[in-house]
Amino acid sequence: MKKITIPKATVTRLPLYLKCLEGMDETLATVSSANLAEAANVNPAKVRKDLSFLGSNGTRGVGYDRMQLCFEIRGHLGLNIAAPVVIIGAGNLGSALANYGGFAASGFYVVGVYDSDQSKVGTTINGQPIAHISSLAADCEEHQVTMGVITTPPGAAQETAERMVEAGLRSILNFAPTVVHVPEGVDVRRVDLSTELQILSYYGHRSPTEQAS
Amino acid sequence: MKKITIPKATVTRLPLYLKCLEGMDETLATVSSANLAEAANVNPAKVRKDLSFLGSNGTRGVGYDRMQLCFEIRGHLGLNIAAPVVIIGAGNLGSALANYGGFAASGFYVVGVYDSDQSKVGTTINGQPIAHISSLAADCEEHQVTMGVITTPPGAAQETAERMVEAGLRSILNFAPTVVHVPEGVDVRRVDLSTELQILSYYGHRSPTEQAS
DNA sequence: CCTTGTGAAGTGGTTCACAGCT
DNA sequence: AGCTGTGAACCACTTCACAAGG
Repeated sequence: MKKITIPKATVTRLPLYLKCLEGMDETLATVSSANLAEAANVNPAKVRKDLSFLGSNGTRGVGYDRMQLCFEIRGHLGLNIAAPVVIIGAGNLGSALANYGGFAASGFYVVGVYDSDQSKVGTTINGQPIAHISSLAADCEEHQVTMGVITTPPGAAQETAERMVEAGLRSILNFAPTVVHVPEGVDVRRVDLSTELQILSYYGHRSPTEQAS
Repeated sequence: MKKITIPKATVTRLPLYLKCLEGMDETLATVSSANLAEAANVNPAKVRKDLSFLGSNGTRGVGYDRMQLCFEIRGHLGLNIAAPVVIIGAGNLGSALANYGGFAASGFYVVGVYDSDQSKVGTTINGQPIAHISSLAADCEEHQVTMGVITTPPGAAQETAERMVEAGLRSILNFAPTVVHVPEGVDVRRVDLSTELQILSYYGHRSPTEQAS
């Protein structure tokens, strides 16, 4: 395996490129950096630099093969075989995510939805049965799960994260509006509605437009 | 007013600091950059640099006044008076957000939830009545709304964004898994579950740990 | 003595501009 | 002729290290 390391900033854009490529006209065989740049709202030079980290495979004078590029990006992101994911917290947001149709399309499948509330256990969300949090570890081991999503109330997030780490998860997506602390080697990404609104608020309160993003 | 411009990277961390400060023991009068850095999982020097852009108000040898700092951050983010927000798309995610209790606490209130599906109009989500998208413009004008959230299916996102822009919104938070294009001067932030999972996937597939975040 | 505030150095990312292929 | 791939310049952010102040 060619040991190139892809810069963080590029990694965060690869899913974006992938989505744009997938969203293009099926009949389009090739895309230029300019096309993709427009679709993704970024600078064309950036697109080329980014793609060059995947081990360049464009054709000069022509562009990139759309399908092949999708394949390459998926490969680098590790999406070529669908990865199992668990969701902890069967509240509104957890339910919304469990119902989210895009999992399969984006390379994931939901192994289970967990909650600590016994009264929810046994009920289903869109066919997904809700399991008690106590069965998390066993399920994760059985299905070789490494990724999980926290959709609990903020007060339960830290404890949940710890259970997840114990269950062997290495990658956590935290939707709870709080910061969780995890040991070295575990990777957490935080997604928070109010944080995002607050950032928008900052730019909204300044005269148009000191661009955000 | 002292016309300092706060770097983007700092702006994205201010809500984080704010949340950490609010989450601390009520009795704590002062915080040091080291305290806050630990809570927020960042480098202490970064905290100090960031806070210095707010017009430094720490006390050497002591730290920052917790309440005052919260106040300062809120001020810079424009959160001192609650801002009205609209949600477009009354599906699972839209409902989850409409139910989200943190709006008030973080400086926002929901003016309305909108959908294009007539059969949903008139029903309520957690007390919030769902209105038809056609009343968006009038409501936004009436309540002086400048911020909106897209929680429609991806196919409807672009059209929705255009309606929002027409209705006078300048700041859009897009939860639909697609890229929307808007005119100059309108600010869009994208939040996408599968994008986040894909980024985690990348780091998960590499030996521990080329840290992400 | 402790903790802030900040120049200065270091790091990483972006953008330009053009050489190199096809 | 057109578009990629990339060195090099540029810019932004991070981190260090220490002087300044309570």
